[in-house]
Amino acid sequence: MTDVDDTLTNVLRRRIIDGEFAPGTRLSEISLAEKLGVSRNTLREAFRVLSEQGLVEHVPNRGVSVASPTVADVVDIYRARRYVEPAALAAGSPLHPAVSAMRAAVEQGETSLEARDWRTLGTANMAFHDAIVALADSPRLERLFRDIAAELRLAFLEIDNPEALHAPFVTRNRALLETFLEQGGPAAATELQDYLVLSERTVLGAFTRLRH
Amino acid sequence: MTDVDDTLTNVLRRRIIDGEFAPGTRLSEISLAEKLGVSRNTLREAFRVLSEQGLVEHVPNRGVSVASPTVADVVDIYRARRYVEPAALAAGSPLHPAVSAMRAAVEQGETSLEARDWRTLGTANMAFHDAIVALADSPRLERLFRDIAAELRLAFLEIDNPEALHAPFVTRNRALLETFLEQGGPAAATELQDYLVLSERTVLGAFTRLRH
DNA sequence: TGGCACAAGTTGTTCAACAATAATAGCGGC
DNA sequence: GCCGCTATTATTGTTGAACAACTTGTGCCA
Repeated sequence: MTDVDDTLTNVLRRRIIDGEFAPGTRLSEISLAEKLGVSRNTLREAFRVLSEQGLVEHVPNRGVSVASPTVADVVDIYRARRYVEPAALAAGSPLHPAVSAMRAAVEQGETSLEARDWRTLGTANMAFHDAIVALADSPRLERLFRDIAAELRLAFLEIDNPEALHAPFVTRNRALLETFLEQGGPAAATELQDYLVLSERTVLGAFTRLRH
Repeated sequence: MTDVDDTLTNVLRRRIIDGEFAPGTRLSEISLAEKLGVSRNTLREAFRVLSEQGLVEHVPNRGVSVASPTVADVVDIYRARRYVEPAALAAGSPLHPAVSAMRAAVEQGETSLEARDWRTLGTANMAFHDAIVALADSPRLERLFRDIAAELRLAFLEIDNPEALHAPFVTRNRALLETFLEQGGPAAATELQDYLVLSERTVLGAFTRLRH
C-alpha cells in the first residue's frame, strides 16, 4: 500500500498528484533540477516516463508542463473505466485477495468521511476502484488504470469542491461491495455501470462549471 | 498509416518490432549509441519510454534488454484483448470511419496471404484489430492496444512458423467484418470472443512447444 | 573445489558546453 | 498609439567527458 519507491520518477509523480504543481504549470528543467538536487539529464529521463504515463505534457522545444485534463480527457477516462471496471467486477471472484483491499478501502473511506478529510477520502475511493481492477489479475489492465487514475486526480485538483466530488460515493462503495458479495459479480457490474455514469456526470458538471 | 515519426524512440521501436534485435538481447548503451550515432544520454531517454511501453525491460544497474514475453505475458495480453476488443466491436457503429480501415486490413491480409508474405500478413492482421479498437474512439484504449500489440509481435518473433500463426485468421477476419456489417456489433462481439480464444490457443501452443 | 579479492566492464549520474528553437524586448515606420 | 520586423534572451535538445556505484568474470589461495 505505502509506496516508498524513491526513484525520481515516483517522487515527481507523488508531488504532482498531491497538487504541489498545479495542472498546466510549466516545469522548467533548470530550476526544477536545481530544486530537486538532480541533474538536468536525470530529470529529463523522469519526464519521459511521466509523459508516457500522461501525467505531464511534453511539447518539443517548449518543455513539459503538468497535464491539465480537458473535458474530452475526462470523457475518455470514464469511457475506459466503463470498459474495464464492470467487466473485472463481473468476472471477479468473492474469494479473490483484492476483495479485502476493497473492504479496507470502503472502511477507510467511511473513516475519512467522518473526519471530513477529503484528500484521504479521494485516495480511499481511488483505492476501491483500483482493487476492483485488481480482481482481473491483469498487470496490463492495472497499469492502464493506474495511469488513468492519476490523470483523473489531476482533474480533481482543479475542482475546488472535493466534498461534493467524493463524499456521495462512500455509501455507494459500501453498497457495491455488498452487492458483489451477496448477489455476485454480474449484479454488481450493472450497479457499477450506473455508478460510473453518475460519477462522470458529477465530475463533468463541476468541471464545465469551472471552465464556465 | 505510414509512421514516419523519426524520433529516436520510434526508430528503435520499429527496429525492435521488425526483429532486428531478438527478444532478450541485451542493448548495450555504449555500442548501441555509437551504432545509432546518438549520445548515451539521448539513447537512455528513449529507453525510458520504450520501457514504459513494455517493449524493453530495464533492470537497475544491469541495463535494458529487448522484452521477451513469457507465457504469463501472452495470457495477460489476451486477457486484456478480450476485455477491450469485443466490447469495442459490440458498441461500434458500422458507419464509423475505422470500418474502412478494417476493410482495408482484411484486403491487405488476403493479398499478403496469396503472396505468402507472412510479415506483411502479420502487420495486416494487427491493423485489423487496431481498427476494431479504434471503433471505441478512445485514445487511452488505443494506446493500451498499441503497447499490447507491440509486445505480442515480440512473442510472434520467437515463433518461427509465421504461416500457422497468421494465415488461419485471414478468412476469419473477413467473416468477422461481414458479421459486423450484416448482423451488427453484438453478434460480431461474440464471434470475436471465440476468435480470440482460438488465437490465444494458437499462440500459446506454438509458444510452449518452443520453450519445450 | 570453494571462497575471496581483484580487475574489467557497464550503468547511473553529473557537469559543462553548444546548437536549435521559442519567447521577449526594443525599435523604426506608419 | 500601434503594427511589424529584428535583435536579444531564455529554454530546450544534444553531445562528450568524467567519475562513482554496481555486476560480472578471473585468477589466486587455501
